[in-house]
Amino acid sequence: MSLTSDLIRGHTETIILARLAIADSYGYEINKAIQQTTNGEYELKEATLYSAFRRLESAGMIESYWGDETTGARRRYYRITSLGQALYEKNKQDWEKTKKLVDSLV
Amino acid sequence: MSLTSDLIRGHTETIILARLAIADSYGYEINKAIQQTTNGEYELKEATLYSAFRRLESAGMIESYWGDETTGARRRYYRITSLGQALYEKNKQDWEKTKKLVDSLV
DNA sequence: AAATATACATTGACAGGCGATGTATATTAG
DNA sequence: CTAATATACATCGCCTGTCAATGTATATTT
Repeated sequence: MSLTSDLIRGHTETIILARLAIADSYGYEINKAIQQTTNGEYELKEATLYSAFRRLESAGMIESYWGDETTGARRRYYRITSLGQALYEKNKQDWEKTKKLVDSLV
Repeated sequence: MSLTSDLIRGHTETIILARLAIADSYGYEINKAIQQTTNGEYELKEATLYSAFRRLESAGMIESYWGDETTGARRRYYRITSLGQALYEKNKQDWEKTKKLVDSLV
């Protein structure tokens, strides 16, 4: 059980939504941003990241569109929906509750 | 993704170790204590609790012995080992790190 | 010309959580 | 006195999120 697995599990979607709440973005950029923010202490594995995108899009929390890059690899951009925004707020509240709950138990 | 699943996932063992760090105890009592501490907001599912006991005992983090009740259902008591104590301290540190990490990302 | 960075994507395995189910004893309510 | 509830432990099999491995394609750097 490493810090970067079970303890973060359940936050993947919220972390992604948090980035998209700031601005539309794409997988690679989101992951780089996470690495920078955490000084390299954390990163999403690609498989984890892209499967989270699938889940969130299927659930209507985000929408995607292809970027119009004329050079470099193509990018699939994601945009948060109003449903996604609501989920994000809910998840942040749940995180606050979780912190108190776990703090009281460990 | 409910508050009582993925967000707590990864804390099950630490929660159990926390109780055993106070005193030897058994499954049912540990779970009741958790419910009381959290005012009924959280409880371990039995399957989760007992499979965690198995894991922890296999890993040498806890040891078990049968209680000597002369009445009522039999109880299997658990005792934390020094290895388990060390893991508990480690997990608490990881939790502090996790809080900061997640707080910076969501 | 080779290595590295950017960028997306799928497959299959693994592990923890948990619903369902089963066993057994003791106490409480009607 | 008997049915319901509480105490107490245990296992099976499914579900879901994570992730290693692998693959595709383009651009830049060495």
